[in-house]
Amino acid sequence: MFERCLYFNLNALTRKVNRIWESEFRQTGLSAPHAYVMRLVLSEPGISQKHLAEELHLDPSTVTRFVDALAERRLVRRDTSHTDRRSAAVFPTAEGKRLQKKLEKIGEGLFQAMQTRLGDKHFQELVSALREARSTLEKS
Amino acid sequence: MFERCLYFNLNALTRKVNRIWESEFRQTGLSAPHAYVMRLVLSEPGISQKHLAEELHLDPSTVTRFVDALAERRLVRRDTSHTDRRSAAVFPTAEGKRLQKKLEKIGEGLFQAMQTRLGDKHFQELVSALREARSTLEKS
DNA sequence: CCCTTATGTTTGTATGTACAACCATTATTA
DNA sequence: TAATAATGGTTGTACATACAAACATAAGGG
Repeated sequence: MFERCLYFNLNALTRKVNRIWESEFRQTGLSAPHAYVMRLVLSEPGISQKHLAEELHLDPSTVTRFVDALAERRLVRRDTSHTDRRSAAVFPTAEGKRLQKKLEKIGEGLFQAMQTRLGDKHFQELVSALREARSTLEKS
Repeated sequence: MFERCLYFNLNALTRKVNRIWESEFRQTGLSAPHAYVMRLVLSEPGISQKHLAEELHLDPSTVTRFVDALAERRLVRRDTSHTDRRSAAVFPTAEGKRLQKKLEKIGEGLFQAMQTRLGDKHFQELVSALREARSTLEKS
């Protein structure tokens, strides 16, 4: 009934893709969203939560909670920025750094698995279309 | 950092689209997911929850809860099917039926708004790509 | 330098959704 | 037909996520 519906098709695919991602990242002990925060912290140690929220398109309160969870597990630590004491700088711990290789490998594996399963061209066009749609909806 | 990532782009766009849908359907007093269940019940009175779950690609337990919520608001009622007493048949109430026009109008409005904003061709290709990706991932 | 406003973070709370375990009923098979 | 398996639904629980309100600090204007 909703074959032509953007909302329906987006959500249905997202749930399915999320299950795949979830199951791959489970071997790191992290959920997929936590893994993505971790990857970003690893790639930019000292990043602020505001910046994390912007890059990930998440609400700042959500980022607070994700960072809380990672800090709880001693994978990151928070430091108040010395240039602006409102701002939290998030750093990977040594234990966090030890995850980096595995996280990137899983990410790369998923990228290639999707490329293969969906077909190189389809895959790339889908991702571009998603990015473009978001950027269009962000304007206006 | 995740520009080429299916998971990231899918989730980011979904959150954005969901906010748009949410805000449009709010005038009916229903969340977008509840509105979609309602639309399906209206289009197929007596539909079973199993069938609802299948069509919407939702877990049966999720459907239980959505139908609970709609029943609470007297928009639908549950009847045990007479051919299989395990199965629940879901019917719109009179009050539920009164929502139909508005629901369809909002759905149609969103369809056209998206078509316009994203461009006719882009829109159609995106929706097709989403549907095809899901169907590909469902096999294998 | 105070007062107001802006900004980054956190907390309270609410919703969507899944999974696993369970219950009730129906179907199957020994 | 009694025992077992399959099926539809529900409940317990957990997580992702948002929004609004609060809080702390910083910036700017009198």
